[in-house]
Order: sequence, then C-alpha cells, then structure tokens
Amino acid sequence: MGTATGGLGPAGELAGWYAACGRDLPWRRAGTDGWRILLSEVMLQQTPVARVLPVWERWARRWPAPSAMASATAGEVLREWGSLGYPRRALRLHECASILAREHGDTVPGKVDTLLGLPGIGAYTARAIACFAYGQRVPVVDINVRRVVARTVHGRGDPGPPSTRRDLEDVDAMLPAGSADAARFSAAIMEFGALVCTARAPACDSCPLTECHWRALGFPIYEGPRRATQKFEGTDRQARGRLMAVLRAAHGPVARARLDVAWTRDPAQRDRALGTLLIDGLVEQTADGMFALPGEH
DNA sequence: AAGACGTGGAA
DNA sequence: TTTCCAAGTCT
Repeated sequence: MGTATGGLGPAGELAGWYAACGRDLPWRRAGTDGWRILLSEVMLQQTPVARVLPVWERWARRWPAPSAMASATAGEVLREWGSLGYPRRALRLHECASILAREHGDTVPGKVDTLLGLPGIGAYTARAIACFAYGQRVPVVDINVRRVVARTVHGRGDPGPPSTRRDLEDVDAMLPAGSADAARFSAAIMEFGALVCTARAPACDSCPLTECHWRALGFPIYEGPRRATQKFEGTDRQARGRLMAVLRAAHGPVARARLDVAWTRDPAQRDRALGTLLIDGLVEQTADGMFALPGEH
C-alpha cells in the first residue's frame, strides 16, 4: 500500500487495509445474528478482545436467543460472565434479554432509537448494532474512532474529553454514501485504531493512510485536559470485585463471615461495598440472612 | 458533567 | 512497582 493510490481517499485506504489486515473475529463472520452481535458489543465495552473471545463463544452456544437467557437466573448469567469486569453489564444483558423476548419477538431491533431504550445500550452500542448487525448507515463512534479522527483530521494526538454530539457529526461527515461501504468503513476505522493508530505506540511506520494531519504537523504532543487516572487499589470497586468473586465461586448462598474474610482491611468499606451490591441487584440476601447471586436461592 | 463502575496484561 | 489502557454506560 501507499504507492500511487491517488484518489482512493481515507475510506478507501482503510477499506483496503481492513480487507488485508482485519482480524477474523467470530462475531464478524457472515450470518452472525443481532443477538450475538449485541452480546459481543456489550462484552467489549471497556474489555479487551482476548478476554471476550472465550466467554462470547460459550454464551453464543448456551444462550442462542434472548428467550434462552431470559429463562436463566441473573445469578447464572453473572457466573458465566466470570471475571470480565463491570458485572452490572451482565445484569443489564439479562434484563435486556427479557425485554427482547417479551416485547420484540425474541429478536434485536434495528432502529437506533429503539436500541437506545434498552438497558446497557448507549450511544456507541446502539449504533454498532444497527451498523454491524443490520447494515445501517449510521456513525459508530468508540474511543478508537475518536482517536483516529483526532489525529488524522484534527491533527491532535489525543481526542480529549468526549462530546457525543460533536463526535457523531465528525464521523457522519466521513461516512461513505452507500450503507454497505459505510458499515465497512466503520469496522475498518475501529480496527485501524485498535491495531495501528493505537493510544500508546501508534505504528505510524506501517500506516496505510496517505494523509494524516497529526503526522503533517510533526506529531504535536497533546496539551488538553487529561482524564484523571482512576485509582483501583483499595477502592470500593476493588472491594465489590472481591465480594462478587466469593459469590461466583460458591455454589449457593454464603454466610456473612465468608464475605467478611474477603475484605478485612476496612470493615466499614466492606459493609458499604456489600450494601451497594445489594442495591445494584448484584447480590441478594436470603430469608435466613445468607448472601447469594440473584435468583440462586 | 464529573465520577463510579472490574479486571488483567503490557510497558 | 506504578501507570496506562481495553469496541462505554449511567447518574
């Protein structure tokens, strides 16, 4: 690539690169239905492909349709979710399955506005499903896309804080006219951001793009506001994670003491964590004062 | 509109 | 060891 392609344009260049270098991920194979696409998109929220792969394969087999998942308990779904992180996603998926089974004929809707009304489906995921499952010509904007646009179009090394409205307009302006081309473009630009135009060490040496404003400007260092790095060690989130791990590993309800030993450094924090897990519906208390994953008692 | 929300691997 | 990062969503 890169020699005398004159006129292909960024969309064409990305499409060519994607055809040659895109990964053969199972949810991208022809014929993958909307439900399985939805599962993959939710699992991939803030979670690397490598960790999603085995879980998605198992889920796609075990729960081939929303109704199948709806008939499982939330606890079973949480257990299958394992350590993917942000287990509220699993809970919302379970709710989503019930809604789809009950109100949408056991199928996944194709309209962005309808998808946006489902639990756990936001601006990115709704458009990703509409685009990748149903071939609609809608802008699909994730962190990869925002980073590629920031660099190639705006000449900034980092996209800075998100602005859904602005980001959607930026990408909409780049979308090829045909829906099939637009869908291919979105898959390609996301993959490009994930494999080449990466956050930490972009592979500019092997970049397939003829034009990049960031490169043209000499790769200026990003000056804007930096998102505060979140602590994890010692936080409520870590405590919640420990408690959930105990519940997942157990077969049925566990006694309070079993949870207490999972986080001993700060009893008040442990109580707070358990309290919010109860509120979130990730944990339930049994009649005799034990604790369990929802529906598992 | 910042901040909460998991987890593990790489630099 | 510490920090950063991974196809965001919700409040």
